[in-house]
Amino acid sequence: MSRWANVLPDREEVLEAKRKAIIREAAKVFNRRGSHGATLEDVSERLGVTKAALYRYVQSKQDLLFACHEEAMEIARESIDKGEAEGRNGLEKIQIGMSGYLREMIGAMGVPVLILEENALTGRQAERIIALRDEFEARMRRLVEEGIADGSIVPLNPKLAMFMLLGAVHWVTKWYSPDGPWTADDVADALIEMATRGLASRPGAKLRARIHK
Amino acid sequence: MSRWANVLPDREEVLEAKRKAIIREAAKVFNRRGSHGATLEDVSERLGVTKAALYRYVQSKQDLLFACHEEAMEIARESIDKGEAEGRNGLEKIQIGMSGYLREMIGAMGVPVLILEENALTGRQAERIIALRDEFEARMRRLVEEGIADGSIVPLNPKLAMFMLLGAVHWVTKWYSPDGPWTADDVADALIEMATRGLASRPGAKLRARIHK
DNA sequence: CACATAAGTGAACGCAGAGTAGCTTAGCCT
DNA sequence: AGGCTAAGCTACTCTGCGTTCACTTATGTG
Repeated sequence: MSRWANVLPDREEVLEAKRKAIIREAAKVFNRRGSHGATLEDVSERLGVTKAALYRYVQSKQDLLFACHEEAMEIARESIDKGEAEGRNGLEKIQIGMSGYLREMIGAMGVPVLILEENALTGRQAERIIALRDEFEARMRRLVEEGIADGSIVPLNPKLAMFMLLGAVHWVTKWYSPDGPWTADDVADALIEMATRGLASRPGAKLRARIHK
Repeated sequence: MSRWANVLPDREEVLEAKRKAIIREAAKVFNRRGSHGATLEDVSERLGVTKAALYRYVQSKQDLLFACHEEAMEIARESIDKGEAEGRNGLEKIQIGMSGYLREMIGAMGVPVLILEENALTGRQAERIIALRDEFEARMRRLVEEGIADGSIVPLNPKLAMFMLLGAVHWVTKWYSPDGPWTADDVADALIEMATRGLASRPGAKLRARIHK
């Protein structure tokens, strides 16, 4: 039945691995060119196949875009889970959550942040992604409120704080290159430290992340 | 020669006003849908004309996109000019510059921030916009350095700080709606106060902007 | 080895949307 | 009023790209 003690990759696994690879490259292309500007040929080229080959793994371009967004939201959810589990107050939860999110997003294996364009997704798919995003934003906002309540964050508008942090984080895909001098970890630590310092009730007198020297 | 004491709009003026209106609406559409996802019909519809009519005022979609970016960079330049002129130290210059920028961008008459997608512009036009953007970013970075030197900003990586601020500001177009409860002024003040607090060497114990209550 | 099935290719097809051409209407001047 | 030009519209053309189809090449099995 099973040969080589099952060390050989299974059909299913190979298929899933390829699908993952497609999603990862597609996300990069969608990010750089926008969802309409990106062509399936851009994606297939990066993978060394023709665009027709992609259709063995995805149903349509829409489907692919949706999968990218789902993946991104999944990472967001896991990150905020981690933050909630490990942080000792609202501020720490946010810091842990956001820096994990950022690291995953721009790190070697990760999926870059996707900016959702209006009408890029439609119908059920749009609803689903927007629901996930809203849930994520609501959880972030609640962490800010928690931080204000426990005294780790100064009184401020939670929604605005949440948007400020998300902006700082999502913008990273516009300038970050893994080929540059900074690692994903460096950037995640330094950026989150700086951005959350604006919220902290007792902001440190110095910044400690490596990039700030 | 001149009738009605020149209160009647001149041909040239009308033409220019229409062109401005096109640019303003186009910028909104480009922002929401992405530069490839935006159609000229979207733009013309908002102006109550057909897309063919647009071609009396712009040469091509590319041309229009370029004009939008030029306009945005012009506002950026003016804002930073103002910040440099009026601020008393690095931090203040940044605060004044950025909040002016944001106000102009999202305010009633302004052009929303444009996110430059790779390959949306090409050749000379791309070069020009990228050069303007680089110049703007360099000036911002220098203000951060100035702030560190004059003691208003804690020692940190100036480039990263600049990117953080730009992210927070540019992201605003993704969530701000003029129909919501907040005015452009409200948002500009509150957001910039919060974001720059992360850089300040002596961050205020409270946030004063109206939105933070 | 022969065969079955999966994986991938190159060449179409079709459609949305940029851009154009020629006609119609509106505004202004004498 | 008549005529001139600007402004706009309707109805096209044309191109790029998503998607499909018929075919070829690889992979694994009895």
